Amino acid sequence: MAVTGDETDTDTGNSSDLTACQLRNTNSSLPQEMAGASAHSFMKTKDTVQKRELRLMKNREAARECRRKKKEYVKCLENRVAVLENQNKTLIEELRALKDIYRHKNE
DNA sequence: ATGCACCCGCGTCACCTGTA
DNA sequence: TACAGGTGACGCGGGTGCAT
Repeated sequence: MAVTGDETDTDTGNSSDLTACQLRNTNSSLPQEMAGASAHSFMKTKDTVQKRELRLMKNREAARECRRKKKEYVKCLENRVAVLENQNKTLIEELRALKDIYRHKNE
């Protein structure tokens, strides 16, 4: 919530344009940056951009892993459904056979 | 060949939850 | 309480099958 707000304030909306592209630009225009703004604020910006990129990279991988796990989970469920359907079929046949036996006994 | 609907995987954002 | 990781939701681009 507030936590993510802190991240997302810098991540989304206004600063969503601060991507690798901008990092590249700042790198190429280092001398002007130094002259214009303080070295401290420049480093801060650079650090912010790097942090964002790191977070995006981690989240990218997390999403990939999450999807992989989800697919695996769904496959597991489908297998289980198949097994249970087979069991059900077997039990229905067994029940039918037992009913037959019972009927013949009483005839 | 082309337009279209559908599916799939991806990247990103926003949010939630567990942990130090 | 700040932070990291997991995940649902969304939009996008590419692939595929199908009708025209």
